[in-house]
Amino acid sequence: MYQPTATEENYLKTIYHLSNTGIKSVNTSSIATSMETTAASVTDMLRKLSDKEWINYEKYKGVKITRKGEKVALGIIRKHRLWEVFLTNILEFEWDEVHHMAEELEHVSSEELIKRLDTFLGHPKFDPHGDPIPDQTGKMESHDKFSLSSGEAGEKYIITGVTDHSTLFLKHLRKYGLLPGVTVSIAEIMDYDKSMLVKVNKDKFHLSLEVSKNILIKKYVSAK
Amino acid sequence: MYQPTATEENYLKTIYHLSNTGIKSVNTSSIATSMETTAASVTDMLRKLSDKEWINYEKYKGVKITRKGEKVALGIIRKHRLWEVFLTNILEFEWDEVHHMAEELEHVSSEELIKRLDTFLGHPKFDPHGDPIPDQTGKMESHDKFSLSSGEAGEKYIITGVTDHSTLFLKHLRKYGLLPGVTVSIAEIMDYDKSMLVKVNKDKFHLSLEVSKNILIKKYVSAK
DNA sequence: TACTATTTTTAGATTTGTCTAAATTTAATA
DNA sequence: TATTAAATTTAGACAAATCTAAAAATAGTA
Repeated sequence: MYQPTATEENYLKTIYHLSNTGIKSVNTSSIATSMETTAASVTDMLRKLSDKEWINYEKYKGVKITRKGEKVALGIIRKHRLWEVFLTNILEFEWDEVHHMAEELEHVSSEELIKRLDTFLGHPKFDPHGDPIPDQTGKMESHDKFSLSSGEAGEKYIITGVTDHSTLFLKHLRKYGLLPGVTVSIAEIMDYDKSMLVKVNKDKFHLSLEVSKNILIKKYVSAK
Repeated sequence: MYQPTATEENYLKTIYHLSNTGIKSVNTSSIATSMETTAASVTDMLRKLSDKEWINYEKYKGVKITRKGEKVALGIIRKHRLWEVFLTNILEFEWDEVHHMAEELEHVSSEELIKRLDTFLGHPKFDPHGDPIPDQTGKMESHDKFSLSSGEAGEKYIITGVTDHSTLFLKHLRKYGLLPGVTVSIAEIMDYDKSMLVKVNKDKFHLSLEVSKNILIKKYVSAK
């Protein structure tokens, strides 16, 4: 129907993320905080998005994204994550360097371009941070991830993603080789501060609760 | 000094092209025509570009691009042409399909991205249309091209580029395999309308003056 | 319930890039 | 040279996205 502007795309992406990954309701101030703008600007934009039927919005009542809006958001998320794969796998950027560039590339409009990029990259299912890449129809894998901080001593896990996407955190993990796909065993969990001693290949190190909380894992299964 | 907006980049690119490839002086209306906008909008923008010292502009006296402005323009042209190489060589688009996508991609800001793209592509010297790609400092090859319409019967040439970049024209040439790098011999030039009979590989076809005028060539030299 | 604090919205401005219509300047020609 | 034609600039307005400050609505609490 309407063609969203880059700004509208960014709002929809944020609203989508807050609706799904966040716990609390999607209200004006949470959007403002996420987008580093003011509540007044958000209110203005919510009215526009509502007029275009990408969200349901009632004054003072918060926001719910519509199917239409979700489709727009998933399209942008798909582009963002495919470009991230391109930047790391093909141009050899580190996983903590690609977010900002992908934020620009995701607004390049051609659908055919993204279709061919997807083919060129071999139809990847996950981006470098372990986040699933929606397909053209918006579907994506969502194997139930849980946090390393909820893992048990003596158990073996595979890293599948992160919940903190900040450069600082990603850089930190890279230093220890804690990347998606890597196998980690928990050697010991300290009662005192819930920090843990983990083994990755031959290396052993200590992770604070702060860090383990933000690492996503799945159970290690030998075959497949 | 200043960071140009995408719109400012487009104006500078147009002014650069009009200054170099065109013959006539760079005036308000030629810019307006090129950019498919009004003279009034151009005047507004010229004042801005002048304030930022990317052009020298005096009311009613036309425009001259400065060294600073040229640097901005060449940066954008470099990005545009590198993305065109990516789209044709890597994503396998046809040469007549890439212009519009490159117009969007050229405004993605990261210098490091373009540096790595350049490396990934093998530091190409020309884009798919035969136009030279400036290096990081703005330098580019400029082997003196001339028009196929000025070629002589019985001579052999190599196609090096085009002067008409429209999809329609490029599609037309693609149909005949008339791409940069291809060798063409002129079998005959018709006195009546200056149309010519050319040979490409085993094929022979007839080119109107309209077409041959817009094909750039260099002399065929067996070795190298 | 009444009052205060917080959240959200409105009002009014600003910036960027655009437009149309009118005024001005330069160029062309009788 | 005077006058008309063409090109250019100015004036005033608009749309998108933003902001600050003030007003209104909702939520929290004594």
